Amino acid sequence: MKKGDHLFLVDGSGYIFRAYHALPPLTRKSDGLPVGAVSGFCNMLWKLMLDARNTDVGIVPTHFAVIFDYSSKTFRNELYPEYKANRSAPPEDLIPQFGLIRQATRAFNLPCVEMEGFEADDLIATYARLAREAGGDTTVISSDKDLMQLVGATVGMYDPMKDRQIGIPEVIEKWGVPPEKMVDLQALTGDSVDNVPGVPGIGPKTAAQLLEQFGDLDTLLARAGEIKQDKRRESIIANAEKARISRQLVTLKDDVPVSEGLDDFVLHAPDGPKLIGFLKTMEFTSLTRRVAEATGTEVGDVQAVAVTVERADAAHGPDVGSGAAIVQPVSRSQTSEAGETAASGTATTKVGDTPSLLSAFRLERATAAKIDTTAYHCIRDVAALKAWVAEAREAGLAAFDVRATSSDPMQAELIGLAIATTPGRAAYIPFAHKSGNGDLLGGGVLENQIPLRDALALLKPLLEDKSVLKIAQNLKYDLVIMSRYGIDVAPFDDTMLISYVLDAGTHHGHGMDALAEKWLGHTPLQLKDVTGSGKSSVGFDQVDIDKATAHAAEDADVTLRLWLVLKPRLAAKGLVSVYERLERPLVPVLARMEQRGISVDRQILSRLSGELAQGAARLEEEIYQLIGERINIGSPKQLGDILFGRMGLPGGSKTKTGQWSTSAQLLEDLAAEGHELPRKIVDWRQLTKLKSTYTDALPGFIHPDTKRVHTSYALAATTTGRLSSSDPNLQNIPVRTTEGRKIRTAFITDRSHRLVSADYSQIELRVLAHVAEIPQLRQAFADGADIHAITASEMFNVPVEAMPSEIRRRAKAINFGIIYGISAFGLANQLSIPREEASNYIKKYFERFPGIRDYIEETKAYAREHGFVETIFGRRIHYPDIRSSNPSLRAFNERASINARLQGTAADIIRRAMIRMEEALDKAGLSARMLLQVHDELIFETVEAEVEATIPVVRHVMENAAMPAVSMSVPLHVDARAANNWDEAH
DNA sequence: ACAGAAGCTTA
DNA sequence: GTAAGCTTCTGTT
Repeated sequence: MKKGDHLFLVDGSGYIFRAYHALPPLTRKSDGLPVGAVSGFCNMLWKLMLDARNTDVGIVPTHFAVIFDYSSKTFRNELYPEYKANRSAPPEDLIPQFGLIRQATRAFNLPCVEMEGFEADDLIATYARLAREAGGDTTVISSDKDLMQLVGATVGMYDPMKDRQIGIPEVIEKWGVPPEKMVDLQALTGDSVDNVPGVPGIGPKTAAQLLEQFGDLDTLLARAGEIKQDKRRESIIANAEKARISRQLVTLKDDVPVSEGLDDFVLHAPDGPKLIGFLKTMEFTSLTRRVAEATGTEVGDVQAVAVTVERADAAHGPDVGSGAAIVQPVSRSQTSEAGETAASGTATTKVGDTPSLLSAFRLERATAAKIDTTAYHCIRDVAALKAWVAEAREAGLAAFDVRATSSDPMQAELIGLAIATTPGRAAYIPFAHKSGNGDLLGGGVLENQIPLRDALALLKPLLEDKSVLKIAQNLKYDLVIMSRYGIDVAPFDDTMLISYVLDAGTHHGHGMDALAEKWLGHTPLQLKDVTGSGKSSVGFDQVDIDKATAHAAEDADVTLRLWLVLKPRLAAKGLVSVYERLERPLVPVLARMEQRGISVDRQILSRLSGELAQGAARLEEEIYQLIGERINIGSPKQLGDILFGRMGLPGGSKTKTGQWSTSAQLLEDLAAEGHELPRKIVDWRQLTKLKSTYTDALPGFIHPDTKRVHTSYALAATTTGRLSSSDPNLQNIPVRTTEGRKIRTAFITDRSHRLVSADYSQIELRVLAHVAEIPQLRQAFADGADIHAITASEMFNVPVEAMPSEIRRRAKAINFGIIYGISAFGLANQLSIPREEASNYIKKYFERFPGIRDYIEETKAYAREHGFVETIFGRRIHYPDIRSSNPSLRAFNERASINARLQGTAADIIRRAMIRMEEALDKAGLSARMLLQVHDELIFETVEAEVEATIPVVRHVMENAAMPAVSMSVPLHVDARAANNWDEAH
């Protein structure tokens, strides 16, 4: 086993009991043999190994073993004879299943592991330790709390019955303590099932609270006298010894002298005939069919096999029955050839015997069937649609792709929908295609389409079915449209977001074309290929239905294949929780924010536009007077030629294309030297910028029906994890100048409502203080002090009380510079000082805050070694050029990687807040709704009467957003206020 | 009709 | 010095 490998350890004994009790209907084979637990077990193994109906575990393991208890007597009985003493014998109909489950394990080509004197849990602990030491990761397939003590950075758990991952946050959520304190918690609470005594009167809540207070069990027992509650104190003092014994009983032994090593657990591909032989015997028909399909085995070619059924009295002893050989299945055509290898070699697909090939299994499935755009189906009648819906249900998943009249989901009308169930099998359902050769009135709706309402009535139950996973590329678009048609799509996966989590920062994008090219080596049909381009282009609803089918169904097919390839990679790279906690849940939240929109006052903008036009016209005349001719002031080329060419102003510099630079900074400098013209040009630019980008453009975005402005948020556009906003961009509405701020007064509510703006104060600097562990900064934030003044005071030995504003300004620039991955060149530019001086500032800063230099060096070294950096929540951002031999490209990547950890962590924090916000407001009975996000600010709309109640809820969610995943050493602080427009609320 | 550069807006 | 998106101009297709 090596780094990157992933070991699955199935708690076989735990599973048997749980499945037996959890699966209510008593499943029996036709001869009366009870097989409910065996059936559940086989389905679980198959899913875990490679079924396309992926589970939440989402991991492709490289090593796999099933662990069993050997007998009920273990070393713990010597420690405490009563241990597990009150266990009753297993139920009658469960007993034969113990052996069957071991045989099932072997039929899956998986190792069965058990050892006398040890429980399965001890073996699991031992193998998890061995895997960790080898650099690999482990997932324990169990939901037993006794195993939760193993959870850590490289060890996770997965509950196969609830399809849920259990990591550090889940343990904390459930038990109130981190995994490493689980033994102490169990020592206090005891366990009535296993007869672990514990301390009477102490349950999980009290135990967690005590451990929080005292830190650990030993400290608690030593200082038990300090406990205020009389009964509790006395009970703990009286039962201290029981607690110590309990701890020994619940502590798993991770150094069992195991006979098999991890290398014996290398996962082998399933042997189709062998497995099918067993499944057929068990009469698990639907699993048999699935396995046959996946392994390319003909079910008819395989004979059922004999199985050994244990006597009831053997259940407690060593599992003799499982040792008996299973009669090997032999394919009919191969009867003359004895032996497993020969028989299976011809009947299975070419799935090899190495772990990497198992990962390749998915890739192979995704690429095996050639993409043939002429092979797709077109669904034109209700019967066909019903059949496809049933097929998707049976598959448990479907990729889909919506076709609509606009790329803006708030304006788009549905035209059709494509669906794919397995690679190469996809269909398009046209609802609203029109004849392309229509007259001025437009073509009529074509015949032979299922009417929109009927089609949606059939699709809605599927799209909302909890047991069918819907897969899409850029799902938010489809979600907004479907929501407008009354359909709430769930559950879902988004291939674009999976790619973003896997590969943010790499040189390939996350759009369908880029992904199809990279992973499938395929270029899908382009929209232009079917609609035409330019003046002769037509709407998708006028595209010939055959062409539309080829295009839309191909997209669904490609999406499904991408999902098959990408989803397992998430787990292989330990990124499942980033995807599931930071990305996927935000999609519906953003969809709702976009749908709500924000009210913008057309009249205010119109009045402002007039004022700006007047101001600009006046300046224009004055500028013409000064330069003596009527050039296009908006043309930097013409302007540069006049200013530095004809008029000969000093200090001209050139841009990289050889043009004169006319940047604001340069013009400001000239203005400061007393030149009249540059000032007027700067002012003119400001006015025309405000006019064209904001006052003139925004009214065009007011939706005709809702009368509100609906921005679009991109989840996968930035490298760092920030969102971006477009059409219109509401994340760059002016705020710095008084003129610009007037734009914000046009973002309004009606009289009975208010806008609430809540923003994080200095979040990135706080993240820096936390991750770089800077004592002075932590203290300053804890005290609520002026962080820039503190920095200045440390650097220049000036007391904070008498801080000159210029000194503070420089310290502030340095603080920001650190976040941006400081350089002397950049700081010098920012402060308009010589580079030498900037360089000295940085040197001095690092002397005062050596932890920050360490942090920067560590980040660079990490990025160079791994090619990526991570936020504190595990988001990965790649810097493929960090090792470039081009020094400036390399330096740029270094600065970006330093910034990415901070900006990305801040972005993760506000994402977490947004994901939790709706529920928190609901629970508080508040009607406030999130409208906008501007990186460190959230804007809400609420009824006036609820403003006072809303602000504390919002603040609480935002300030605690890092918890419980990360407990920050620096408090987060949120400022919030309410008003009737965005300017006053901010 | 589109793409890139320059410039300006935000966090 | 980080991260974005939009408008205008300009040159090319």
